[in-house]
Amino acid sequence: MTIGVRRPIVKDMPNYGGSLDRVFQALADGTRRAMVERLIRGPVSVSELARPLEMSLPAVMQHIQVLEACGLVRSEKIGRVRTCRIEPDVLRTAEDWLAGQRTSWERRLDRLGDYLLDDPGTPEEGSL
Amino acid sequence: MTIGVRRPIVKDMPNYGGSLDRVFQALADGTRRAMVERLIRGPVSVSELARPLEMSLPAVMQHIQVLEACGLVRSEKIGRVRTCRIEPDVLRTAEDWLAGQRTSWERRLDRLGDYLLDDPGTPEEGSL
DNA sequence: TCATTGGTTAAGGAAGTACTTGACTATAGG
DNA sequence: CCTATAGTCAAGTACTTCCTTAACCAATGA
Repeated sequence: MTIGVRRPIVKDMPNYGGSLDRVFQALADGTRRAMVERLIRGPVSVSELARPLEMSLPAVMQHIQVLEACGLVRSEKIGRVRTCRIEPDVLRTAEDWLAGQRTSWERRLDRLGDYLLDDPGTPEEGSL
Repeated sequence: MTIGVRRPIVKDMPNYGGSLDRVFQALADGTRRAMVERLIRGPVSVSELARPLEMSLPAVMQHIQVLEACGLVRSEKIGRVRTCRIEPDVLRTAEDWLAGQRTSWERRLDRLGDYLLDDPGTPEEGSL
């Protein structure tokens, strides 16, 4: 269940410590998304988190570990119960990346629209 | 490189055909995110996509297949060159899920604030 | 005190992921 | 026609992921 670190993907370009890798990877599992949805409504214990899920407790623990490893969740043990709470900032990181792509896309569409409307010159596709 | 379909995660609850699984899984890889970032700027051929990446062409093809399998990218072959373009709607699907979580979180915080400010009654944590 | 509840650890296995190399097909251009 | 370019297919491999079972420990609470 560990998530490894890989070498840089694109030549001469940092990859933000692969944190987006870990966050998206964490969210790529329906069980973990269900946990996030539950945690968004408020902190809960491990067994509370586990109750609606059709799997063993250790499996649930491993999912929690993945969520904690990417900073999406924090937990604290008091007595014998471990209470998990969500860390919304990390969720935001992922949302920001997505939003960034969308706005780039939208700006590109705008430029493309302007070009089609009022300039009969011949700039290349790649420059748009 | 195939992405399988699993059984329902939470009892008696549909999982939207696992499409979020596939999208987040696709985005969990830095190479594929780099491809998305490139594609957002405009359609490109496979080898164009491959150029900045330090891996073999077949590897690049496999990443493209993952992106196509979740609907994030479409491609069309004309002559001997395959041109890939992004499908922004699917990107939006992921963004929407994230945004939904954030707004749930924010609404919960509001309710919590109201409660702390003006009601000395005793509603339970879970009801907030 | 002693069973129960809540959680944890360790080990193992089936399936999935991210590459590789090598061989191969199909255009495009001279 | 012939070579280079662009892409594809198949197989193999190292590693990761998701889950299991079988112990096990540590706080409750009767």
